Amino acid sequence: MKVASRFSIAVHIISLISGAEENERCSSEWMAGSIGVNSVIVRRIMGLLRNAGLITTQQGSADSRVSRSLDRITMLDVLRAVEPDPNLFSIHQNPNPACPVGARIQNVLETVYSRAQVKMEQELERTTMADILSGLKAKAP
Amino acid sequence: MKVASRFSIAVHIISLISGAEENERCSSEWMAGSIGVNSVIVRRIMGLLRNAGLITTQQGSADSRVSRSLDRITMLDVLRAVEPDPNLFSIHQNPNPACPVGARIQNVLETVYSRAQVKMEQELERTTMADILSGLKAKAP
DNA sequence: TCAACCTGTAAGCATACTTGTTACAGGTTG
DNA sequence: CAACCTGTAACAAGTATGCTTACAGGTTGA
Repeated sequence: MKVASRFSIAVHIISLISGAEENERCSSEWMAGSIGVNSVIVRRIMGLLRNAGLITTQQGSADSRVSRSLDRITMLDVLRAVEPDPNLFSIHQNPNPACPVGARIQNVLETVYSRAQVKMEQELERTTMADILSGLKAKAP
Repeated sequence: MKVASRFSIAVHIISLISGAEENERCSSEWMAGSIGVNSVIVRRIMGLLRNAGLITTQQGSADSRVSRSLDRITMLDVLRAVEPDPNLFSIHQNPNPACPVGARIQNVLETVYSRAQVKMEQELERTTMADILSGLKAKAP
């Protein structure tokens, strides 16, 4: 069970873009150096964040910006930007409808899974990129 | 992002074992028919549940039992039985320690991820296999 | 005792997802 | 125009998942 590390990388990218000084330029190559991955990975994930409207980029120029204030970008926004599948839990596809259990298990599981996932998402929604940035600063006295 | 369907299959297996009448035998073949997967898959997952102490089995005989009362088997127990990796979220492994963000992002993310995962686990812990069984019956009037 | 049935498990395979890498078209800037 | 940048395709490699066949060995009832 794994949420792919591109979620973490996406948070890292936004932190770098928003934490950079006004004159500092963040090329994908430079960010790749901070993150520890290939620059293509960075550009791919930036594409996802751009499609989700969280950042703006400019082709040909290392000039990325965050689209709105950090306290209005939640961790859930970032997760949904990089994760195509909204469902955390998988349910087997072919239970036997002729069996009393098989006929109803999907429904029962959906209910339980949905409750659990919502709890997690609520927590991610409470945490914003502004919290992340202040966390990064707090740990650097 | 996916929790493997063996979690759902495990819940299905326990439902079948505990829902069966006293004289009914649940062979892995028969359960496979209700679940809609190969019997080897069923036996493999039963092995995980057995290792976790949730069920007992007897080699050579279709005689599986649940080890304790259903209201003391939580969905979290089942998840942990079938899922080896306890961490839901992945963090990139090589952030640059020379970068202020790279040096601290792992710590910050761990904190946030842990909070979110705990919320989900608490919800799974509140739901027991007894709830699942009564859910299965409730939807069958 | 033996035939039928069962479990436990190894091994091989196909598929899908993730990540890394090279390559290149084309925009930007001094 | 040269240097630098983004956006994206294409391919490779590693890993997880699930399917299937095969088989060793336990169980049970006639």
